Amino acid sequence: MANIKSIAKLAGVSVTTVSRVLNNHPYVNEATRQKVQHIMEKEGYRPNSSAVHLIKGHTDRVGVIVPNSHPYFQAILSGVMDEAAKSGYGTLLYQSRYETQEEHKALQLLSTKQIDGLLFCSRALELEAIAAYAKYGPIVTCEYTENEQIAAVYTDHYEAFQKGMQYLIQHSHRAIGYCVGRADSASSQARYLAYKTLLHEHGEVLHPEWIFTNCTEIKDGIRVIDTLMKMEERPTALLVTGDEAAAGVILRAQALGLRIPEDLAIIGFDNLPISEALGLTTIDQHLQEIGREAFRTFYNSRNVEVKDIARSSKTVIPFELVERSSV
Amino acid sequence: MANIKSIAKLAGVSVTTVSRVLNNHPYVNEATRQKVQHIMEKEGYRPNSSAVHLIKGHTDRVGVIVPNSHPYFQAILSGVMDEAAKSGYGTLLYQSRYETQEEHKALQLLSTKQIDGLLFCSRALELEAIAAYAKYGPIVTCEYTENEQIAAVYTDHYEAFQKGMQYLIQHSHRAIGYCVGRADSASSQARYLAYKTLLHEHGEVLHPEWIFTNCTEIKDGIRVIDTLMKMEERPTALLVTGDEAAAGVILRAQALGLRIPEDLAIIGFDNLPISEALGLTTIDQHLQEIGREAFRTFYNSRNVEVKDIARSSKTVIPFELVERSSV
DNA sequence: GTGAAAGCGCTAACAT
DNA sequence: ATGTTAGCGCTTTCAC
Repeated sequence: MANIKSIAKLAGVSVTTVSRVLNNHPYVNEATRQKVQHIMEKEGYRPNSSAVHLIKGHTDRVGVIVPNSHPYFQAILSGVMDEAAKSGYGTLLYQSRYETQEEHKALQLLSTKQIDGLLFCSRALELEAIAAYAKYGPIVTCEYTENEQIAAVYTDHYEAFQKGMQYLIQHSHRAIGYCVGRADSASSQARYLAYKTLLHEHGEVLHPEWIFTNCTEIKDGIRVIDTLMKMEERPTALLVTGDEAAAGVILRAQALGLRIPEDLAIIGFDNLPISEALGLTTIDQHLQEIGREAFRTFYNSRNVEVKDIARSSKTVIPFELVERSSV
Repeated sequence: MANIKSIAKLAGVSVTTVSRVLNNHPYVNEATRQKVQHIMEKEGYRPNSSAVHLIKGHTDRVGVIVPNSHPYFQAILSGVMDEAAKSGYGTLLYQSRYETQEEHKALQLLSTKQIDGLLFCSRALELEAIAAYAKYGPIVTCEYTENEQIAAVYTDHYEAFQKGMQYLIQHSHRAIGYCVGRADSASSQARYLAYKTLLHEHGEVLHPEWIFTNCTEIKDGIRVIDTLMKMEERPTALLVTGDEAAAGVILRAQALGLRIPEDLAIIGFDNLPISEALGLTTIDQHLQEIGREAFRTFYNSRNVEVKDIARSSKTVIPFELVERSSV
């Protein structure tokens, strides 16, 4: 295949000149430029990125690691890509399926200089294992993290959950249950705390069986309703962290004859596309903005040394309750 | 940051020796290897991939382009990744959102040698535009394509649809409608042909209003039922190309009091995870196998010249009807 | 406005 | 078992 040398020879110029037209350098004679460009086209010449990255010392590309392709992560991702494009950066998507091995592979993209930085939308790996790679380039998570080598952009899940609870309480609900994703995540812990605290403040007892974990997809919402229907005492309202799961709850509940919100009130999370179609009241965490800000955080710490403060910046993105008709 | 030269100096050996321990070359003195490895670790040294790719002339990585993260594409992707891993290949995921500009970007990864080949799960770009890149490396599509520069691994959609129609007809259905994804895709055309032909063979008239397009997600299935309920004359069975959309159909139909399959029979496609949860009868196209075969096709034509036959191989993957309880 | 030459970090003959 | 050396394809001083 053609390379810069063969193009130079064919055009009767030096490789420097070819490089100049390649990079839209000024001070290249118009006729020369035309000629070189014509030959490039004719030869189907394209610069070898490995060579370019090697000599430039960077790739102008960030990695984004998502466990799966859930709309939640797609929303963050779209924010990242959008903001990255503005700065002339490309994004390299990496799916981990929450496997630590895959996350290690993504981190190795960073250490082997295939990407300039890495953004974690979620993680399975321990913070310390991730932090060990901070010396190779900026790492940003979209979840709260204490670690001082890793920057974070996140929602205050305690407050968001509190807000949801208060809204349900205002609407006369006392028997409230909830559904979360991974049981042991930091956000789930914050939510449990908010739940327990508010229940206690209102003198309600906590029903452990009204807490559902591993709820992320529509089928999980279906499962929740099926489980709920077998209970003698049922909640009148459900806080569901994730509109997809909430959609499953609504659809299944309706399929079984329950009216929303009269028989069961629902608050979802994330304001995903499906929530609008179903009239689902939801708490919008502004996921796209989280993605945007995560990229900006990377961008601003590109040339900053590891030890520097900027690398460990923590940014809270505000949330917002979107009222529709499910409460 | 450390590079091979600094490691060599620190270890008191040549860069060749460092390179040898890096690549697990035999004929390296055990003591030397230990020493070099120790220093690498201490220095946090990782080889620069751009340099490696540059000199090797390949990246051992294929690009996989998907329009979005629909479970359909995830299934193909998992087949690709699985098979790629077996051959020591990595995968580079690229989301196009069916935007030609994004597909061009992915193709440029190929022409600039960031990937060794490119697999299209679906496409927005015209075949000719894609074929123009075939000279840079093997391109494989997971849809039927005539082009002789592009290999293809696909389902015979005419036969699959025929099979579904026949199954419904065997179950006494005559009023049959269907839902497809993109209206103008090759597969949609094949399906329309199968539909028209079978209807004609059984002396049935074609109801254009029973043909729904742009049905890929759950919300689309919801829409279909909502539209259907407003019709005076309704089909008794629906063929839905995509289990997600079929799930929406089922859930919404049940929510509105219809019984499946008594009031409405459904056949889905793809045998996606959700179909099992809903007892959905579906036509399994073996998407994962399509992905696997797509990678193998790339792999086998790696070192083959463009002009060669292997590049344009066409492989049909057989489908299978999975009987559950929605018909 | 153009070119010669050095070098990015690595691998792989070839020599010893 | 180890080292010397010549590139891979490109960008970038520096000189003219």
